[in-house]
Amino acid sequence: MKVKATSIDIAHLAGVSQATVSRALRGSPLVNEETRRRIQAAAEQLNYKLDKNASNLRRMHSGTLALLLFEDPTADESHINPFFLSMLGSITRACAQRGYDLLISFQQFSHDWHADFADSNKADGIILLGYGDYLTHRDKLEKLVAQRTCFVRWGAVLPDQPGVSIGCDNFRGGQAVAGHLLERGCRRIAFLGDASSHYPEFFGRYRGYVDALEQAGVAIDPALQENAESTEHSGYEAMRSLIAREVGFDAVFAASDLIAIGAMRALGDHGLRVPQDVALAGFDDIATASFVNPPLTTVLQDTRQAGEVLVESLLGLIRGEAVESEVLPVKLMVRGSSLR
Amino acid sequence: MKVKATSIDIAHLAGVSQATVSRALRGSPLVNEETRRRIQAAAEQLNYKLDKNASNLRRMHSGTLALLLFEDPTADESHINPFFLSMLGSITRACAQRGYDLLISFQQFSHDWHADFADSNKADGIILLGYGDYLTHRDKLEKLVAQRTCFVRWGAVLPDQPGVSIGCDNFRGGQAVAGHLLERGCRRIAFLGDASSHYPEFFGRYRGYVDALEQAGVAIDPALQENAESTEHSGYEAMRSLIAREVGFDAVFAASDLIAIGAMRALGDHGLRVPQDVALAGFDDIATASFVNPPLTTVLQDTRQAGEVLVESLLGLIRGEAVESEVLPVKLMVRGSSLR
DNA sequence: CTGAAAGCGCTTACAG
DNA sequence: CTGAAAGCGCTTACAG
Repeated sequence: MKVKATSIDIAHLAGVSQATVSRALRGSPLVNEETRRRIQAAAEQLNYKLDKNASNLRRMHSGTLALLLFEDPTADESHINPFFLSMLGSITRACAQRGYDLLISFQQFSHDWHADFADSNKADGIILLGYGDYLTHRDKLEKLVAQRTCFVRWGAVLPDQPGVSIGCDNFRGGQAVAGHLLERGCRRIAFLGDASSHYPEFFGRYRGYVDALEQAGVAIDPALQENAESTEHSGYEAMRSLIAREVGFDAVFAASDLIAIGAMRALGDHGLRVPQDVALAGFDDIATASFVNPPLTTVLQDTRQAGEVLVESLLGLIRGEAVESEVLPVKLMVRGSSLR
Repeated sequence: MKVKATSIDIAHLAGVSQATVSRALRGSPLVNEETRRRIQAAAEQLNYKLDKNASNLRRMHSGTLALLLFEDPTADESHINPFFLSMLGSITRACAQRGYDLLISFQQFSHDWHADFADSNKADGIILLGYGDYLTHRDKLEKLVAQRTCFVRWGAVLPDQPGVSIGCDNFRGGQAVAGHLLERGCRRIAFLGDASSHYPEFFGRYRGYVDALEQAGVAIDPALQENAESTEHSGYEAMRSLIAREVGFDAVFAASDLIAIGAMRALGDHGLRVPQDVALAGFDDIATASFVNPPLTTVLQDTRQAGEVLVESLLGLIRGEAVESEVLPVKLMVRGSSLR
């Protein structure tokens, strides 16, 4: 095993006290420049690294954030939504920029997850990420608030929610997609995805869609809505069952790109061409969206910005500041799948 | 801020010494059952959580593993290879099962990454994951070995490598794909992907392909190999340039699924049908592989097993055991894209 | 089976 | 600007 140098070793080598070593290496302005240089040289010579455990213990914080990534229990492990993985990337980067480490953990919504990380001082705060039935875990969020755990979640921003939420503007995104499809002359626009308060993000997109139709004077036909969760498989099945119901439609707005990609395949299997027979749009703008054939019209959620805002908000909470929930803008990406 | 209960608070409440609290909660067999129950009750009442920083400091270990996920600098951040993300998931799970936390960090191969995590006692060992030019970072691996840092890497298993590597059987995988394509009557099989010692995994697949062709008495035509890195975009471009070269081919073996998916689109754009005109196969079996049209023939790397082996090997290293590099078996998944 | 005590490697008032 | 000292919350020989 390697022998680790401690601040005492540096102190001996540099001929100063251990306290001065600590100050010098932590960048305290109290230290003489020449002394600091001597200490730095000694530290390099001995390949010294700060012991984070000791430092954190003493400072009563961890310099670490925890990310709990929730998976729908129905989805198998290889099907983690690429959108969340992209968020993971940007959160990691945002943490690194601010000198924080990121601990990650996959969780099932159904499990008894609590905030072990925060409780055991391994993390100063936690980020909650993932789709799932909002109503079933709402009480857990309330518990976190009661325990005064610092946390932010990615999700729908609703009026009476526990804690702070960061989410994209699902309503406007839904409006934009439906508005665009209406503009292209579509009148029978199906919606693929859950549309209930259990899934507030999809519901927000649905409400935007309803709003756009109403504004255009197009009647809402409940038969055009079909439940789906955010997987290709679910999108495929939902599309099949919509086709089987023979309700007639000229466009499909899928609540996520994964659903849209599954739907695209189902349409193809039934001999329906996109966009000639059916215009199609999704939501998220995952990498694959621009790569399917035809390229998928969708709504861009800026994951880079989202990661920044999540981390910045959480850090604010940790500093004891008042932090508000925030709705991030979205952007309609028009591509071939809706251009008929 | 919340007031945290310490083991001293529990000791007071339960009427024992702090040392006994520590023993009881750590499951030491030395503690009387009744005492333990009393302590446990007190701990629950005060919502006590072990302070990991203190515990780790005292025990001189961290109970944490770090995962360094390398990205090719050319790839943009949203295009993290789904295969690695799937690995990430299985590594996380394998860690959790063993009571270890996982710290993650995205890195550029080009950067000066070192093993800060391990050095600063934040992690007991590190896992290295990602494609990239092997030759350019080989010296860094050697430095890790010299420093006696515990690490394992996912990648090609080569004879003279520094440290321990876990990888799949790229050679056999390549053999299996090429063998299968030969069996379907293909004779002009193109290879899309780098085939040099800079990218040992792709190179292993290539050598397997060469071996299968030679065994079948089919001549190797260097014109049929086209460089590509593991992205859809790169696959698309490689396919286009192969088509442009007009060398004639009846099958394509892409060194990864991402490359294959890009190639599939390029073939479509040029009016070539898969599999009727060109049989196509990939490598990795990412989720999307079974979802493209036609479903992609590919080689399954068992990420669940890989994650387990990576974590188990690293833990072995940490315990000071002798750990060998390991080659994991692969499995050919025959799907529509190669059945002509 | 239990307690008193030392100590992990830092940070930070306190004193000079 | 620097040092001596206390203490963060645990774990673990040592003694009984």
